[in-house]
Amino acid sequence: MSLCNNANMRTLNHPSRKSMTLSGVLYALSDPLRLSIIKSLAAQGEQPCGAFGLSVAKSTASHHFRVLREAGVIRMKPEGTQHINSLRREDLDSRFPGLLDAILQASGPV
Amino acid sequence: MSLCNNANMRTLNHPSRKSMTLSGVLYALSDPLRLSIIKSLAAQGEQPCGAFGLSVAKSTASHHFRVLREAGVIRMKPEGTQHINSLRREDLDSRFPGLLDAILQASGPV
DNA sequence: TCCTTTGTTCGATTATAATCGAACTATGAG
DNA sequence: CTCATAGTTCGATTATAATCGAACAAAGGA
Repeated sequence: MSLCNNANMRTLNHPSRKSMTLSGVLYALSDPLRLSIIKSLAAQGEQPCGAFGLSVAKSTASHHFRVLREAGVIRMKPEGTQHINSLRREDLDSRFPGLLDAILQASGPV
Repeated sequence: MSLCNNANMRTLNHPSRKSMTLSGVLYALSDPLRLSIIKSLAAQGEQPCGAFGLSVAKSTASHHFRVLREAGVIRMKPEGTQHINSLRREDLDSRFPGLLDAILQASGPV
């Protein structure tokens, strides 16, 4: 029972601009590992999950990418066998002006 | 044993500017109730804990004020029987320029 | 001195989140 | 088709955090 639940991987659920919440974004970025991911994305541009050199299990990394995606911070685009991640800069800037820049600046150099 | 542990209430531990962390601040502000507290402080200026009309138990409210204080977001000053809370605006602006303003703006009108 | 007000601390409970390994899925290469 | 790659999902475990009531503490008023 319940293989294949409805909100499954097939459709990679990204929130719309409007349904992003400030609390959700702040929470997503309050984790040092997730913050390091978005710093890297901001500095190097889009990258697949494997390119971050995260020192946690694959399943843990997958969890963190999901938190970022579901908060609206990143976009994940399937490309061949991998998922390309990118910052949702315009959406974030439009919904929460100045927030991403302030956080990136506060997070220091990569 | 262990009444009166050392980091006790007597000295209301506020982190120095330098020992504030971005993750800590983001985490503290990622909770809707705590966000509402700092919105109110930003809008009305300093206020005692009781003035926020929080709909949680006293002990829970006390917990949230502590999280904000220990992250460096607010200052708590004993004054008679109450504690006056204020935003640590200058410290935040100096350590994380633009962050507080971006968050307050994003959090909408009070 | 006793009482009220304001908030803290303690201990327990419940709820969320992080983490991992194992099994799985999808894609593309050989 | 078979295999390797890249990542997801599941289930379990552990760690953090939120919440409450009860007991406590400090300050000040009656």
